[in-house]
Amino acid sequence: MATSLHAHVVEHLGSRIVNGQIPRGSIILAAELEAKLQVSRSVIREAVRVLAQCGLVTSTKRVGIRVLGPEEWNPYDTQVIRWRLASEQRGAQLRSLTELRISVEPMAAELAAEFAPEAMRKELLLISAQMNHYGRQGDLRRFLELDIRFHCLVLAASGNEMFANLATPIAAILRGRTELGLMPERPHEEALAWHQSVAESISHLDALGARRNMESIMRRTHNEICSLWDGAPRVFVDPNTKK
Amino acid sequence: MATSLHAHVVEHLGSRIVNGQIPRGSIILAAELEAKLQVSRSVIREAVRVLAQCGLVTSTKRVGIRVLGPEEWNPYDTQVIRWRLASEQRGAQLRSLTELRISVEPMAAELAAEFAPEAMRKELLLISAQMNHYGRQGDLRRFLELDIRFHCLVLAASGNEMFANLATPIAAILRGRTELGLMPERPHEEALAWHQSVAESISHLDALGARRNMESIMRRTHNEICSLWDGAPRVFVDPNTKK
DNA sequence: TGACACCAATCTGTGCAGGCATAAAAATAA
DNA sequence: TTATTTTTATGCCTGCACAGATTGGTGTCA
Repeated sequence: MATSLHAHVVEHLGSRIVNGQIPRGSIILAAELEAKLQVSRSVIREAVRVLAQCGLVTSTKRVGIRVLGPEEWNPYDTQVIRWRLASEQRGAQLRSLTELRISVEPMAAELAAEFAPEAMRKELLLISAQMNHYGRQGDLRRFLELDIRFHCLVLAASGNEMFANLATPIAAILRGRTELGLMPERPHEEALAWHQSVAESISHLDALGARRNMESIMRRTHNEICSLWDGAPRVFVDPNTKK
Repeated sequence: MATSLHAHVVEHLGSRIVNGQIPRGSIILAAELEAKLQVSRSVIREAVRVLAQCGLVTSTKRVGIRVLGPEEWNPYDTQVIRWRLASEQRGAQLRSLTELRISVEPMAAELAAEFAPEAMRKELLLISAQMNHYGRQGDLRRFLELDIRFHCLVLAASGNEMFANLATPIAAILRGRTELGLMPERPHEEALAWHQSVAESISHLDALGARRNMESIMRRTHNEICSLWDGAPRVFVDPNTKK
């Protein structure tokens, strides 16, 4: 048993709700769970509290534990993202995250050029140099890890904690992209050059240049992976009716 | 007692941790809480689970409940945002959210122009017309509510659930701005025109126009409220050392 | 003497079982 | 329809046993 009991219950219920095995509107009784999962009430209750925090369920007296629909799920919760990536909503989740990346990273580069501490600027230069090296060599494994470090570092160097916090899901996207074989055999020269230009612009406090070059990276990234989700339907929730 | 017991404990501890009354690294014992807050273990434990989910604490055997630092807090959790807005980090929180808005809303407008359902396009036109009306009249209360509906609807019309989910904190920003008297007596003509242009561009499926006009709104918005946080220090967390 | 590995005591969260209180849905009566 | 009672599942409390991490002591060896 790797982790705690209640974490298992969270995982069990959360993954099933997100992938649709337990549809929206279902009513679960704590007593049923107690019997089915062979755990005590306290474990169930703590798990339900956590799931309620992610917006997956609500628990009300006399009715039980009601499963909520996707509009209520917290799309920034790391567990919810993980579960969605492992479900049929994988495409929609990748699209949302990528669109968010495309929006945020150019701004992050701009802010990094303005505010990043010296050490981070230097590290970005170093990483981009290594990306050039291993990229030209065709060492995709090393390149991937450097790519992840690069983008996460730009996000952190923006000094915006909301940006920095996107590091984990963005790393997941980048890993997924190479695992799925969506990367070319060796990175394009342009892409290498853009990464280096971003690092140099940030080093030279050139906010506009940093933004422009990051935008170029984002455009190419988008083109490379948007095929993953052409099927996935978009979800429109009218904010008036929601609450 | 308005809400549930454990929600009170979450509120009590969460607000105190975020505003610094309980500093990073503090060790809290469940038994102490039980005595101090006069609630039972089960309540404490469920509250701690929720707080752990937000990244405010970790709970380990033999040591107790350890309070974590701001790098660990989930900056997208609505409660964390609320607590931060009510604390001395208010400026930093406003800045983060505004930078995120500036990044996201132009893209949201672009996507809305491409994908929004007809009903939402029409409603945007309606709202922008009403904004013109009440704006010119100087009815700031009505204007504020329309402004909120407008921006939240654009986010929803993007069909990106991560964008749509930013509605609540963005509404909080907009409300805060007028409550603090940062709005001019009556909205600028330019701002009214830009909102209308966004709505029209989206109606005409003009993605680029929607983006450009929304960018104009964002630029002005930023200039109007960036004075709120010139003091607040940026936080840079090296992603390598974090974990 | 001092460094290091090993073991036992202790402390605190984790999980279990069962009890009563309470709120809200459903059934019943007016 | 409206008001009242009944039903029932969660909310909350408590006592107990267990697991695992820290701490300190013990013994061995250099």
